[in-house]
Amino acid sequence: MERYNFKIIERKWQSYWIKNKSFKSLINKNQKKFYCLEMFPYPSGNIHMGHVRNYTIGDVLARYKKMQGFNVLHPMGWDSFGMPAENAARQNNLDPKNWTEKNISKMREQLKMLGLSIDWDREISTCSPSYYKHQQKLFLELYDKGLVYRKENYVNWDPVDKTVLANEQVIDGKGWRSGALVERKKLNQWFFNISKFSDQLLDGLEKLDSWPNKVKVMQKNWIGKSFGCEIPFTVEGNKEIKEIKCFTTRPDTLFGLSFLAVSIDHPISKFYEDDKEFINFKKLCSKSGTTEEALAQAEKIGFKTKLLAQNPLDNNLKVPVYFANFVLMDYGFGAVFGCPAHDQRDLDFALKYNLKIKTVVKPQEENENFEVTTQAYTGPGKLFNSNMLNGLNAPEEAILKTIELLENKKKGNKKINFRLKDWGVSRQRYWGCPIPMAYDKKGNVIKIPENQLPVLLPEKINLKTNGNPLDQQDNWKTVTIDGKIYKRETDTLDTFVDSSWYFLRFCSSDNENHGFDTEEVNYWMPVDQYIGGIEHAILHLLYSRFFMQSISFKNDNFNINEPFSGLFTQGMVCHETYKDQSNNWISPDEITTDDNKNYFKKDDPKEKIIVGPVESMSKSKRNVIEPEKMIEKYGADSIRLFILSDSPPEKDIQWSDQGMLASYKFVQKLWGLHCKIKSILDDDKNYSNSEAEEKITKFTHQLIQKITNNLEKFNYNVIVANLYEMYNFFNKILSVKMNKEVIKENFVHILKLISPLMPHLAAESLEQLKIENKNEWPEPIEKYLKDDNIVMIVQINGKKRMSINTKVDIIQDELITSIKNTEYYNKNYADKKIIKTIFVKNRLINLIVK
RNA sequence: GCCCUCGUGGUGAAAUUGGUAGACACAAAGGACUUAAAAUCCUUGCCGCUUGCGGAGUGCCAGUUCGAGUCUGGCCGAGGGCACCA
Repeated sequence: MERYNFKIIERKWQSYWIKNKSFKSLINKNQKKFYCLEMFPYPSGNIHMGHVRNYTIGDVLARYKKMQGFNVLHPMGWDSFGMPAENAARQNNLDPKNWTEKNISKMREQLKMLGLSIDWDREISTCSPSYYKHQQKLFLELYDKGLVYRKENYVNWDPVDKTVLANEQVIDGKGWRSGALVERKKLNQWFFNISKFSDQLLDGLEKLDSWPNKVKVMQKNWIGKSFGCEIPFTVEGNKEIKEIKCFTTRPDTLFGLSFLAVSIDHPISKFYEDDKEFINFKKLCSKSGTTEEALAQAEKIGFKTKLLAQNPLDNNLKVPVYFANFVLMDYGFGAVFGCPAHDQRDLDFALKYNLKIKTVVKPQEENENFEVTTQAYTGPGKLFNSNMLNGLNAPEEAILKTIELLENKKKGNKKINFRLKDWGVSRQRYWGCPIPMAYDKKGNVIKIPENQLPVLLPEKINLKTNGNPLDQQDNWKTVTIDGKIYKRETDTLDTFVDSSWYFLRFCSSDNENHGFDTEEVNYWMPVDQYIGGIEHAILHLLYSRFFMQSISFKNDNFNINEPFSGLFTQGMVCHETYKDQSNNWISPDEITTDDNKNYFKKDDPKEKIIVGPVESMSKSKRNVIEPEKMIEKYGADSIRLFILSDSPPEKDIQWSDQGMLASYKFVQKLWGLHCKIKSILDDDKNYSNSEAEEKITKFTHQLIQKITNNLEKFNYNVIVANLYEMYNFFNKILSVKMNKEVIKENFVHILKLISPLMPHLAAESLEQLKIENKNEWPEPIEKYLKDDNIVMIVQINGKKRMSINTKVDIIQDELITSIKNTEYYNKNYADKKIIKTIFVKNRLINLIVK
């Protein structure tokens, strides 16, 4: 048997596909399209196993859909702006552009080694002016629509990366990339008005049937819609402060009012700017706001003002007003009314400052002596101690009635609030898309005119300075518009902007005049299947959805509201972690094992290795397997097969050397099967064996059906198992001599089933068998899907007692007769009476006997 | 604290959606071939009695059903998301 030489064969087919532009896709309105997209990579240097998994899953789908006759768009590009380039450049005194381009060409070659069915003609790179010039135009378009604005705002300042972070980029009070504690800083920033579309973004989720529920729930929570009421509280104690507006979801508990609490950034704070005690209090708050400990403990502290707020439903009820650290300025109005009895947070505060606790909601079964002391009651019940509200059912009925009452008295309004905040997109960074804006001497904003776009990044600049490098480029900063001199905006756009519309660019990637061609976009969009990591569940996916909303806004030619009709989130690739005795991470390459499965350092066999938990592959933990090395050792088809086997694609997969080897061996075995069949076909003799021929045909068609179903459901790991079964079956039955044409016909089907997973081997085998490859997905033939004989399960009183091999579609009476003829039945149940029969056709029979 | 998801052999996992639990693979043990090793192939897989069969069995406890890994309720455990959101 000839050994499968993947090195030669894989290279041969890869260059064949490239040369023949086998995966080039052109708009064709007579053909159904399928847009298959995997999240594009950041060009960090080398592809990693996560990419292999992501792109293999996508490639299987793209190839399958193409074989099914779809016009498949399957492009690839580079998310190539961002801080790693800038950091690497800073550290090694390089140019970010060169660094990025080098990485791209390296990774492009590595991706090509995987044999992906990519239309490389559509390749894009977000750091290229030919991409970001369109992004600048888009920015101005959104600006004209009023969806972009500038405001001074507290920002999350990352002191290590020296940049502003979006709320989503702050994790546990730390920068998502640097891990540094985030500080509060006031800066002028550009914002996208994403919150304008809160409702659409929320409602749109309902229609995304092919999205994982998990992602939809996460986005829903992130948008955070809540229904309630705004109440302006009349305030006395300072002539200049007439009222303080609060938002509440529980207006029904208004008679439990005990205090008002406002944020330290609330507009009324300006009246306390000179108050030393208030200044100290503010300091205390900002301290506790940034330390991790305080975030966890979250002790509630307040600063009492001399103001008194009036209960709008009872003018005689007056309560103190506090500044409090737990009130956020950027939610609602930055002010809340405290009802300690029915809100745990308010209760904690009331207990600390000895404030009144008045219970106004009691559970249905309690009487009017019910009283809250240390545990707030937030459940349903009846209102009491509440004057005209007494007897109402809390929460729903009471809330609606109270709002009605307040509206009638003009003391409040129904209000819906969202947690979603506008997206701050300014970054004080060099390696990003320049914001196409400028300022005159007074600081007034002016757009860079379209004929002066793109605003190119200056090249060859010094990055070894603190702060924003662009701010120090005096030449670059100065711009002449209509003969007048302006200063450019020196901030660049958050890189999440780059990835919010790249899928549109792919539809017409070479269009120089427009970011996307409307006709092309209307044909290809939406993306039918988007595939990527769960880590983008909120940020990238929500921003992309916002972009579609904002492009559609006031635009009759574009009404794609959802970019991705299908979403699949694949799991991570994991590996065991290793440490040496001095607690240093050790790479799997540096380890050997002895007979007792103990691990040792390769270059110091005395040093025992401590095996740690299985974690997702990361450079920092050094538990990384390099895809390129694996491809060189085992070939692309083997690594594709392994990455699909073992675990369902949505779950994490654990890298295993044995598993990788097993996949490699299976590829070799398949080739062995090919060789065996080729030699049968090349033989002059032919045979006939109708039983075996029928068997092989039935098996094949049933397999077509199974694999097709499993492809539709992303059960790729099961497909691998199906193929193992196929090999076992074929290998066995081929020892029987039968008609050559039957073998050939069925094996061609098999090769087509294999080709989305192992495209090189399938292509080579088809060629060697001299099959004209029409690249069509096989259709199962109905008559072969049924077996003549079937195993019926016989249960007696609900327990499996035997199985009977019988003809298919046997009817109940016939089956019972043959059961009664069995030795087993006569031995054990001859004297029993059948009182009930449950018969499931072609599956089982359950006899209830007495 | 709130929300979501998941608990099946030594391991990764299958299970036509309520109908043979453990397909397929990894690992292990035993065997075959071999001078030997590698490779390859076969067998075994929890508890009983010798094969065959019987029994228990899908985190735990109940329920619905002729029949539950699958449905319902409660509990336990793991993972993930959000976190002073008023």
